[in-house]
Amino acid sequence: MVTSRRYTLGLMFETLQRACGPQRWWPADTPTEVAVGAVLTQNTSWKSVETAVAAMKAAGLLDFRRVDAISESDLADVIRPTGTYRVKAKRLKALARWVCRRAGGSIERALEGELSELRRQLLTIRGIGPETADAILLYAGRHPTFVVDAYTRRVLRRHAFIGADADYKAIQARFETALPRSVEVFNEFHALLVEIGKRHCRTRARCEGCPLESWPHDSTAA
DNA sequence: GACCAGGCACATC
DNA sequence: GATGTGCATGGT
Repeated sequence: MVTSRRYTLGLMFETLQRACGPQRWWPADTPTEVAVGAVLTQNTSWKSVETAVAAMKAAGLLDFRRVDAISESDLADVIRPTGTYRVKAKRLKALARWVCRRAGGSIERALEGELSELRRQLLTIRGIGPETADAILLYAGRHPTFVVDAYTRRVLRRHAFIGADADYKAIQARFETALPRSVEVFNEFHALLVEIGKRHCRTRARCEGCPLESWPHDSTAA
């Protein structure tokens, strides 16, 4: 017999996990690379970010002390492929300044402490908004905070979990109250949402074959 | 050639 | 406090 199950975020997580398997995110080797990538990916495709991260690695710049020391325009030249490179050079240097002041250039040590206080501090850095702060805290600092990005928004909107006008805090609260406050769960769920978003949730046509294809859809969501 | 991509800050009302 | 706009390259 068929039993109806309630469509919850918990069920969505299980469904995506079963369908997609482990994602092993964030796609970076070190906490420094995570934090740099989090800034570079702002309003930019991940492929461009990979190019720029590789260029930074080649230039020995995956080190916040080096980022702190290099000139803004020289850094901008290195990260040019990500677009908005002058803006991002400024932002990376602001982050590097914070990491150097706080922990001598070690992002691991800079991210030690209490989550809400760290988040508050990160948000005071020019160029670090809620999403970038949460990505750094979760993926580089292993703090349990949920990252709300464009894909997260899109998938939740399409399946009528949120309205068109839901803001960052409200969406984040949905996840953080519905799920166990766990780094592993938040990490994996966000990664799965990005995967599903990329594969199936950009255009209406791509719903076919999506693990959530049979779920309720909001027909007004693009 | 338009449009979008894992945002954010700043100006203006 | 809500809304609009600049940032800028690379892929589709």
